[in-house]
Amino acid sequence: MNCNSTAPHIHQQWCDRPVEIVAPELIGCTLVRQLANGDQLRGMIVETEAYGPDDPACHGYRGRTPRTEVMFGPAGVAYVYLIYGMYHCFNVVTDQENIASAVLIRALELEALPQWVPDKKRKQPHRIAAGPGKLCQVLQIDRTLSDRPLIPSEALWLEHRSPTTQQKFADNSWRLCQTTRVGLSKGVDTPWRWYLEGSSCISKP
DNA sequence: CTCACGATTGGA
DNA sequence: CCAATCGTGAGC
Repeated sequence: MNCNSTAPHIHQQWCDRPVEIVAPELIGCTLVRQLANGDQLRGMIVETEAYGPDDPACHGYRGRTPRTEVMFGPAGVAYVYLIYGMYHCFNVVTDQENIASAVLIRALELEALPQWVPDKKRKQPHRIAAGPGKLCQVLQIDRTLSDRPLIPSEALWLEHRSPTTQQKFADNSWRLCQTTRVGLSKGVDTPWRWYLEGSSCISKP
């Protein structure tokens, strides 16, 4: 029996706002992965990036394609894609239908280390989900989860900041940093990356 | 059909 | 610095 309280889950309506508003507010929220074998993996979001309409770095910028169709759909849905032929990236679709936008989740602080993590990676346990490809690896997120609504009856969903976390932002003991985005060739000057200041779990400190 | 490339990562 | 590795999407 787990007696820890869990925050309410995030609804479509909360995600149905401009991506640059949702992205910083997702910091401190929890991403939950329910595996078929019953295991549940949980991590607090500590780094995000926004991708929106009129943004040349956004996959949806040049119009609808089979892969990016989901970005044009309703908010609160997962957009997962394969990058460099070997890693997946997980995004939360935002804003109204027909507006291509999503928040890339770039790093998590895991609540607990999964048992199956190889010894090699246990040397730096806080770095296991520090990066968009790495967090998808550890949470076993791939494209089969793309286009799925992020609700608790599915394999993947989001929970709001806990009261404790909310208080840390409120009293300024936790703060957000805002910078330009990582790894792009277009839209390099748009300051749409946010991370939890001082976190040891972000992808690029 | 062909082909250049990528919202990455780990290792030399 | 560089290779790994393959789906995507643009061009022909």
